[in-house]
Amino acid sequence: MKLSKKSKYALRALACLGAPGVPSVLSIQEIARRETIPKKFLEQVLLALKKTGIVQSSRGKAGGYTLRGAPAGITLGDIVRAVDGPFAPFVCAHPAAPVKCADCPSMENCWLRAVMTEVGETVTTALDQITLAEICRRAAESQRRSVHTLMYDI
Amino acid sequence: MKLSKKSKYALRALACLGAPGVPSVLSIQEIARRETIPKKFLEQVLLALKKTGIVQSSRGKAGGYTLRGAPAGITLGDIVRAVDGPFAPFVCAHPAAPVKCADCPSMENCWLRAVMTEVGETVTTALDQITLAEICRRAAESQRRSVHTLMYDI
DNA sequence: CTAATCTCCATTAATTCTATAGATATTAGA
DNA sequence: TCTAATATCTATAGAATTAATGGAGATTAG
Repeated sequence: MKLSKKSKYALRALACLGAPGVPSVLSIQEIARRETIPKKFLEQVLLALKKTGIVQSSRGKAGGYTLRGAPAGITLGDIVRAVDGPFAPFVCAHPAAPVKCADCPSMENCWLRAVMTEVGETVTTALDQITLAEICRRAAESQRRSVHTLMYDI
Repeated sequence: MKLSKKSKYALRALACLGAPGVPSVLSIQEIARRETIPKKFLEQVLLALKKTGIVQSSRGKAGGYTLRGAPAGITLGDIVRAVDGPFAPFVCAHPAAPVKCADCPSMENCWLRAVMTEVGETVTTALDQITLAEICRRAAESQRRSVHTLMYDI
């Protein structure tokens, strides 16, 4: 049970966009450089984040990406769902568009489906408690701590 | 974010072993037949469940698998962990044996790791609330309901 | 215009998951 | 003691998914 690299890249990119003291518009290239993410892959990630309205973009020279809303209004759940889709333990337990599993006789009266739908909801709720604001706060603090450590090292 | 077929097969097999009115020892072949699971694949699943002590086995003629403990003492978390490993969103957030991610400079002071470790714990807690006893109860009820429906259909 | 940017679609490469194969060890019962 | 039914172990093939790359537009500030 692992998250994809897309999710990881999305989180790093958004933490970057939400960091204080960083230009509010960043190009794909700039984010890729700062976070060491393959540029073309990051492009796909940001496109997915745009499609669900988490970021917005402007084209042309001096274009780039910005957060669409306040970091406090964006959750970890929103981010993961945007790039990896909703948390559905099995396809029959998909919250919006459930589909019969290939190896099950039916979707009706399926106890596995019922249990897994609840599990999906629980996990979703958990992921939706954590906001991007909180993530950015922790990222900033973590950086502060490592700079501090570095100073002692020197 | 999907569970593997191994997990699904494990759940079905265990629900089968824990069902009332079913012989308490079942061979791989018998479970595979009842649940329509590829026999050789199920073999691997049961072996994993055995390694963590969820089931026990006896060899030779008339051998097979049995639940090791009471269904109320086995959780959905135990089952999924047995076949898919622990819930670690990233390898650095592995609860027992964390490993540095290939694309991160270090594991210390990593905010992603900190956040993801907490997420892993939350999900683990959620999955550990659901017991096999509860699952078996629901499976039995679901079967009762579909038999009921069938009677009306006829 | 031009250079820097995002967008879109396709394709390749890598990894993980699913399933199968075959040889061996164990055991109840005839 | 033999036989048939069982679990165990290791390896590998096949399928599906994920990760990464490539290239041809479209847009826009200057």
